[in-house]
Amino acid sequence: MPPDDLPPPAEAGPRKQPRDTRRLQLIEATIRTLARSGFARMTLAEVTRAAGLSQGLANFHFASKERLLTETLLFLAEEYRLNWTGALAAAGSAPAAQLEALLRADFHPAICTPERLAAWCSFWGEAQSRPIYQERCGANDDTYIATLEGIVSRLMAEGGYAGNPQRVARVLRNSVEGTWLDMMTMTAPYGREEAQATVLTCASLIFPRHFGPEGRLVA
Amino acid sequence: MPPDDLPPPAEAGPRKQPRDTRRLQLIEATIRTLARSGFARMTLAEVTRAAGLSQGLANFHFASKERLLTETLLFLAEEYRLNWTGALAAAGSAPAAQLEALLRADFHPAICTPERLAAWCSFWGEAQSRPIYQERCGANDDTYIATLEGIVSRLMAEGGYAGNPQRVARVLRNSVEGTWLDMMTMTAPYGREEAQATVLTCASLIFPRHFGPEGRLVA
Amino acid sequence: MPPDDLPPPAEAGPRKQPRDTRRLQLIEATIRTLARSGFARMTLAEVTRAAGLSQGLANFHFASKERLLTETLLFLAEEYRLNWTGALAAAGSAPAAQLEALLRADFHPAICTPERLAAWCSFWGEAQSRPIYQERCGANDDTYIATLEGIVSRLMAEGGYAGNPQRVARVLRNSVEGTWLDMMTMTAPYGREEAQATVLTCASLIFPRHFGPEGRLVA
Amino acid sequence: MPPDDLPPPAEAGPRKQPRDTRRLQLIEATIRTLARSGFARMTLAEVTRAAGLSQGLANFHFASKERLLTETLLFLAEEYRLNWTGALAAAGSAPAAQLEALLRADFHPAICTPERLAAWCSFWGEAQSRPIYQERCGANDDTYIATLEGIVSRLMAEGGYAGNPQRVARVLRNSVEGTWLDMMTMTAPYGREEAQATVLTCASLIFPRHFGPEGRLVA
DNA sequence: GATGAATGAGCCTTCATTCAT
DNA sequence: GATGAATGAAGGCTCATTCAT
Repeated sequence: MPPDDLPPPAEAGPRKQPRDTRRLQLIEATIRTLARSGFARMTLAEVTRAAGLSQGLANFHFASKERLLTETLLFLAEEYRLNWTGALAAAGSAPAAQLEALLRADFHPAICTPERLAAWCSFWGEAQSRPIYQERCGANDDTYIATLEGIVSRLMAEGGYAGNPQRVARVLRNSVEGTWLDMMTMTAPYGREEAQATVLTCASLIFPRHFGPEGRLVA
Repeated sequence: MPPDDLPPPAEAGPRKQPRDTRRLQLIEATIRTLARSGFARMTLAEVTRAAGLSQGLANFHFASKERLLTETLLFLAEEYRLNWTGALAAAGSAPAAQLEALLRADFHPAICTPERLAAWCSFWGEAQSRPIYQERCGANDDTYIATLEGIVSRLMAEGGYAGNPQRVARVLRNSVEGTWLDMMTMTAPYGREEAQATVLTCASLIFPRHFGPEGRLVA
Repeated sequence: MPPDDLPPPAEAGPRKQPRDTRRLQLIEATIRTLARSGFARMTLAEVTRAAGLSQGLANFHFASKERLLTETLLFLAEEYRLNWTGALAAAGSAPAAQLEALLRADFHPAICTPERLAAWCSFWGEAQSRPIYQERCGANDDTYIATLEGIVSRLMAEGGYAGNPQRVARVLRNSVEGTWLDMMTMTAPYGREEAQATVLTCASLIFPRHFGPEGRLVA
Repeated sequence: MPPDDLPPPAEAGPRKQPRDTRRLQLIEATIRTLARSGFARMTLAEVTRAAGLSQGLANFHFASKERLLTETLLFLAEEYRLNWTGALAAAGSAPAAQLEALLRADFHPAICTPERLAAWCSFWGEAQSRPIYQERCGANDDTYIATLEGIVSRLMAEGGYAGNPQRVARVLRNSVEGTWLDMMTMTAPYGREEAQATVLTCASLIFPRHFGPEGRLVA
């Protein structure tokens, strides 16, 4: 990518910033750059240019490129976790409502931006060869999996659905991930709305007595 | 072309090998190396070492690293296509049988090896920033999508299932992809058998009158 | 100025220290750091950390790393000079006593510490390529050389020793330097006492009628 | 040092050279560069320019700058060893002749060049902080020390000289090293001839019945 | 066709130096 | 005076690519 295609140096603000402000600035620039160039082509020069900062500063705050990437993944993972835990807390105690909240959360506009999806995708691609990434990549949030399995379990019991709850939970989870991946790799990707609808359709097919054809909660 | 039909992995034998033998040797080595090191860390030196050939040979046969990678993706894509078209051709004309064949095909032992999954994953991670990859990455096989939609359409009509066939087809496709991704990023991955069962469970939930709880075709 | 007379190593105390206290603090930290890391690896960050001061302060007080190093060498050279001139002044007028005083002075506990030896060694290693260091490195103290030659001259005349006084003086001087170097590069170094004994043995071999076998002045 | 002061790129000879030829070429260039710039300022760019080769080649043959330096030291150490063992072998069995051979060997024109002296000096300066250098730096050649002590021992017994042979041997050895160091750090250094004469003068003062005033062997 | 030494551009990293606070 | 975040030049190292053999 020729330099003229690059965005102009971002405003970096006052010369001296609190430690965490700078770190956040660099992490956000890393996400943007991962989305633009991919993992293999991302350079620190590009990241710091995107942040409007000097190259030395990335090493000053993160010690190495590797660490900057790791911290970026941790940031995304934490952001993801806060998003679904927050949505769940607001959903009440009915399992159907909880499931809907969880599925919708993954497509919340703050989480499900093209940039963040692309960044996640970059990490997925490298996760196989880097244990530290593998530990933190989405699906491995044990709490998330356990929570989803619990909700599905209760919903199946309550609604009289037959089947293996663990596997059904996995179907739902994989459906979400597959949809995320699809949004990235399709040449003519569909949008967030349609993606969410796809996943809710999956839920409605599995739990027809709780989710209507458009994924709306029944009753 | 299921790998069982492939010539056995050529040893770095006689000095003059047929052109295509060498190319295949290098492509297979590339797949192995992508799986071991990931896209960002893969080097030509590692690939040629894995192939038991000299450094210069990759450039001689593929002109550049970029080309070697592209041809490796094309090879995987063609292998994938031959796998599902072959399975479909053997499945008869009943939509349920065709769907089952299609879903099972993606977990055929020749296609669904840890190495090939990892290689696919590597390409997915970079696809967002490389149009040439995006065009060829799994889900974008237009023929596959159209075929699947046709089958799902007929099955829904035939079985009296309500809903949007295109979206249902997407649910199934994303379920497969999500499951593939899950097999890669899980720290304690489940195996091919359980993955296949998960996808067939998805089918049985969607088409309960055609697929039994274990994914077995009903009558 | 033997270090016993130096102010105690200043703690990084009150914000406003007299100018020279800070400078001395930094110079002592430089000596310690040279000994620990060597010339090539010494960084200002390490020096200021050793001094318990901030990064910017070295530049504030010495303008550049080069200047800090030069001033450190000057400090060592002056310390060395004060040491031998002081010892000489206390030795009376007999050439043998003066020679003994001069030779012993180089192994005075205040001068001949592992840290200071290592620092000297660092400067020697770089002296060849830096004129400013070469001018100040130990042996090039013209006054010292002239003084030593004068003493040796008188001693040889007085004691009836044959030979070229200038060369004999050089033998003694090189013996001292060689011994210093030896103390640094030996893997199992001998101590200050044995080093001093070695040099005095040299003197006793050259001036057997003035120095006993153990280097003690003979009556 | 401004680039214009650098020597023009050396002739590197034919593009492809045997492995050891290239290694030697780079080691010699390292010695030259150490002499010119000192340890701290030596860069790989400078070394390879001096060798007339590309920068990448140094890493190709030595893997890192650190290794290149280590191998250069090993090369110098081996060269030094071959020089004194060869001289000793040619000296016959009389201890006085052996001692003379050993002392003269250190000033042999092939060993005692300004460049090699300067390179040794560079390593000495860093030896304190790098164990691997310390092990290999001159004085630590255990065989050399043991050999010298044996010769001195026999000479003292044979000549009826009183004293501690180990310490006398050390006086001689330190005298040589001090003289080497002196040749480097003196602003107006004396030459090889005078240095050799200085050391032989030392021998003649210690063993007056075997060495004449000019260091010539008596009888 | 095949080899592997050689090249050189590009990247990460270090670190002396600057400067706003 | 003092601090430490910020800068940017320079160096070591990697690695795709070339090419003489």
